[in-house]
Amino acid sequence: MCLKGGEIVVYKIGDFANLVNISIRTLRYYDEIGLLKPEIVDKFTNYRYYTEDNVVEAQFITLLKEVGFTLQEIIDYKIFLNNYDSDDEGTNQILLKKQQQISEEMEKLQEQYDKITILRKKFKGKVLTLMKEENNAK
Amino acid sequence: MCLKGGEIVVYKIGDFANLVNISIRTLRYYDEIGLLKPEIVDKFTNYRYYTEDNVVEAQFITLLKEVGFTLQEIIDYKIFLNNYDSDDEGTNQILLKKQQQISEEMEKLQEQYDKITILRKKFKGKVLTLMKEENNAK
DNA sequence: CTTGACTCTCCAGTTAGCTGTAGAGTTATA
DNA sequence: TATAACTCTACAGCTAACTGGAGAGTCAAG
Repeated sequence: MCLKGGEIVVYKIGDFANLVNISIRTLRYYDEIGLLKPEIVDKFTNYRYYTEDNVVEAQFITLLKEVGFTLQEIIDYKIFLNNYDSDDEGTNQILLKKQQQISEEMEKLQEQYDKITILRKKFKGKVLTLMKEENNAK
Repeated sequence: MCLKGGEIVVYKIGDFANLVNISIRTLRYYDEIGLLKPEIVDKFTNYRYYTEDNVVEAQFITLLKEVGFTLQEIIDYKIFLNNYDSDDEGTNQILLKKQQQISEEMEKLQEQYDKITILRKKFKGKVLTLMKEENNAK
């Protein structure tokens, strides 16, 4: 299940994948794009060894994904956290901005919903035919 | 600007593109996927000639796109319209279903929004550090 | 009839977030 | 030590809705 290298506990990619519920393939992808890099990589075999810190990181990533951050945003956010450790205000700004984006997205959806309601009322007859008549009337 | 072929008025792709506000490139793409096919195609030159009916069709497509239908859905919908002309109930069902989808999407966004609100309250200190502590406490 | 603007096809690339697979190397257990 | 299970890299492909560009052919105005 896991190995002890001196004091620390490490997971090979398969075990780590089960632990954090992210597929092996995706973990390799996250490594590739720099989102989640295993703390230890065997320089001879290139085997990835994940630590407990990596577990925390993975949970953090999952959380941010769930609330709507893109992978690129998460990468940027993590860089931000590393450079401005404990900057609550910066973190708050980032979260507020994301909420703003979500609000805008919801407004767009609401508009679509309303337009469809109008459509449903408007077109009781044949849709295309009606549109043609409107068009010819111009 | 436009040609008269017997009685009907036709537009070459560039003029049509301006008229319906869809790029030439996109029009060729729509032709390719079967979403919007020019009524007349010169079989020797392969030039596309669009008619007034195509104008109506393009406006219809634009409308459906604006309210959130995917191109594939629009293609399906058009096939539906052709086969069940004047089937108001079918049309109504399709529109209701799309509204249902939009509602679900909005609910998801609302959940994300709420989760971020909780996050903002919860993490007044260092996010990663806090998560690590939580993790270690298990 | 020339010339510039227009159009054609075909192939490839873009974004986001993965997923599939071949072929080769490694590890753990019996 | 044999072998099954695991891992590696590298390349390709997927969805959606386009977009870019090369190279060749066509149309319309002067």
